Amino acid sequence: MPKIVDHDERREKIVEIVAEMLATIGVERTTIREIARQSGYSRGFIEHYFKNKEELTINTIRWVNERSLSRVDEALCGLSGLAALQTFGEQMLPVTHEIRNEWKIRMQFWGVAAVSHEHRREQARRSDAAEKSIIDYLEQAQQAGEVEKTIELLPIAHSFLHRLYGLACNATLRPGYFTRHRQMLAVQEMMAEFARPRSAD
Amino acid sequence: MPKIVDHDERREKIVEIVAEMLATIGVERTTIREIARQSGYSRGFIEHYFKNKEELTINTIRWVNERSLSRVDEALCGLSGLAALQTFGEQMLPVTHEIRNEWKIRMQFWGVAAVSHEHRREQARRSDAAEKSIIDYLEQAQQAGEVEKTIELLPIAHSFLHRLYGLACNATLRPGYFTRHRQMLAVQEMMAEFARPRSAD
Amino acid sequence: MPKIVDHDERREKIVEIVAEMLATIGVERTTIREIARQSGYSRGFIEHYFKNKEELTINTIRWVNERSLSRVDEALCGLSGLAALQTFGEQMLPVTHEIRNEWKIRMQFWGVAAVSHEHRREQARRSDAAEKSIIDYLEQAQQAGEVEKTIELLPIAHSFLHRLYGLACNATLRPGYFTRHRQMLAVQEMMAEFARPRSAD
Amino acid sequence: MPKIVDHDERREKIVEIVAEMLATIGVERTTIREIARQSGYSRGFIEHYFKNKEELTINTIRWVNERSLSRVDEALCGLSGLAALQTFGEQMLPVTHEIRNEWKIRMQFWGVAAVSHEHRREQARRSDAAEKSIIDYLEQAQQAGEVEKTIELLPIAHSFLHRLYGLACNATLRPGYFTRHRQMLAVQEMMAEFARPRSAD
DNA sequence: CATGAATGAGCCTTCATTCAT
DNA sequence: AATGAATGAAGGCTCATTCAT
Repeated sequence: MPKIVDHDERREKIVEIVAEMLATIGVERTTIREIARQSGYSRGFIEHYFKNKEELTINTIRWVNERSLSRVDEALCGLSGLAALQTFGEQMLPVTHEIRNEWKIRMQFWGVAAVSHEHRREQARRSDAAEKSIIDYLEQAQQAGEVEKTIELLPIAHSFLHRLYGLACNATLRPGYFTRHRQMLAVQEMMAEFARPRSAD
Repeated sequence: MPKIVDHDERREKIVEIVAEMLATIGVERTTIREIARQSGYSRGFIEHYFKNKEELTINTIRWVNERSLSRVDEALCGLSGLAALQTFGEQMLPVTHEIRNEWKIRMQFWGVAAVSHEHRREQARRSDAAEKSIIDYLEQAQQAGEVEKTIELLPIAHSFLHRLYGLACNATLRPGYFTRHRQMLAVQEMMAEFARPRSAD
Repeated sequence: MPKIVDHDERREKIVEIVAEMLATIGVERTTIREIARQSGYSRGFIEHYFKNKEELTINTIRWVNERSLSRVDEALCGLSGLAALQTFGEQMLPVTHEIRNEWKIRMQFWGVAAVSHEHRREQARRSDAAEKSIIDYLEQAQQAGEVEKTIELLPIAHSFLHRLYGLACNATLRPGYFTRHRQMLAVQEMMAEFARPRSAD
Repeated sequence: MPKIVDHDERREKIVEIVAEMLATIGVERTTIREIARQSGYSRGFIEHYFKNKEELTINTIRWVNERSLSRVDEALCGLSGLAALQTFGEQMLPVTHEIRNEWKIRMQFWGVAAVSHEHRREQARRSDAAEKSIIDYLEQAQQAGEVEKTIELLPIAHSFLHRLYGLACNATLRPGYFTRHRQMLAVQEMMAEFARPRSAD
């Protein structure tokens, strides 16, 4: 009987280490040698589970995005409408070590995505999913009367999405300036926009 | 006497080529050898003007940011207040080949900036300058009565900045979706926020 | 399990080739590429066993000095006093291909040693060890009555050491002049000094 | 009228700088770039006076040896026999900064000489000249009755030469041990050998 | 005379990858 | 399943040298 190993589990373990390295030392210095060194696995072992570095890389970014989704989902349990939207924002912004790392990793690959179709698709998928979620919450909010029914959702969904991305990005570039507190205030501002009376009539 | 060449001019010419390559094939594949190949210059030639790759790289990103500033400045000539702000937004968003490349290059280095202090400082500087400009225009707008005097500028300046960055970033990741037209509409929306009567009184 | 190789053995095999090259074509032309070419190994192979060229180099000079010591030790077996000293001299002088190469290699690094602390220490160690050996043999000779007990050993030990080094050095620079025969005669002369009645008074 | 420049003077000036560099940073780091930097001359200037690096190098070692000879000659003025020999030894041993540098430079090239015919010839020439001088002084000493007439000069000349080279070499490798004082004592010992009654029988 | 622009060979090193065991 | 030995491509960089001016 051959030893039974849980492939997926091992793959995930490796991916987790790679994610940490990507966020800490960057994609350039995250070499297979270095992964092997830090994980304690052998080089061959790693390539036994990922046929090459590209596959390892793409799996890592995918894993990060999935984990991000899971975390948001978990925090959302039961919520809907504006409450959900606010939680969504709070769970996406880089206010914890984990989320900061997520954005760092994402940003590692935005550069690649800018010039590589495959990476762009992966990154676009995450952005697209976020957009869809936002619209969902806004629709719920409309249903619940939290947001005016006549309002067109796509523009304000985009506004929310972009402020989220822009803040996350700038908070990563200027961590001393965009503190956790300031980010939370920004979410408040973002929410205020929906609550605000849309017209004077 | 040897041929006299304008060093700065030469440096700029090289930097221009590097910028194009960064936006086209990405930072990873932009090797000195490849730069030499594409530019027709020899490897030694490039080293003659930049003592190492890091210097070449940092000069390129700096040049890109400076060119970006110049373009905005030029377009702004004479404008102030909300008109200036709108032009600023239009000149910053990736709606032309040149500006798209600028963001691609910026994004190339966000990943580096996420893990490298020096690059972070350089990128943060650009973001900070943008923020300051936005605040300036908003102050002018207040002076001119375009924007209510009682309103606090920093939050709405941040809102503008983040929407700009978020849109630019997403437009780069999803170019088919965030078309030039949609970006321009987004700017309109961003401006509408300031123009909108803030209260019903 | 991968092929198990004896690392030390491999390292020694490489070092042996490098030693031969150092003695033949000199340190300047002994590049890793050339080593790879002459040994039939790949560049990566060499790097697999030595993390960089400096380590390879320092190991080679150390190996040469150790082999030199071993050879002398072996030839000395059982000998002591003046007989040991004479054998020591004969085993150190560049009268065989192997010993000639040893001196050539040593001389390759004297230049480096002259301006580099680390290399100087390594070279000084060999010289110091030789001096100590010489003194040992002379003490034995005194015990055995071959050399007067009243004589101060350090000066004559130095004399022996310097004549050895000077002859080895000149024999390397003027191989046609300082033939094997002449070197052996020189050893005789060196020995005669001790045997000679120091005074009649 | 073209500017009249003294070629030889300029060549010597360059050579002097190169000599200093060879003794300080070693042959490996003495690149033409670095020479140009330290001398203030341009790279082209240097190669205007020396057709390539090899020529510059060989001229430098030759210049060093000539300067060494001059210094000895000057110190010898009027002396002959054993007095001359002693002065010769004192003027050759690395007891001053200048002479230390001379030996350092010589040793830089012994490694090259070991594997290069041309350099070997140059170095051999210096050694040969030293040997001849020593013999001359010894012959004078014999004429003057300072040294027994029956004694064969070649062996004791060689002894003197080798002790000189060996001491110089070891003093360069172990400068802390072979101090100026110890070197001078060593010369005394070397001289004592000639003065010593060769036999009591 | 003298400069320094420009070249390209060659160096050490790192790396992803293959493969026998 | 897992290892690590071995490879060779490619990277950044330094250098001696040539040559137009």
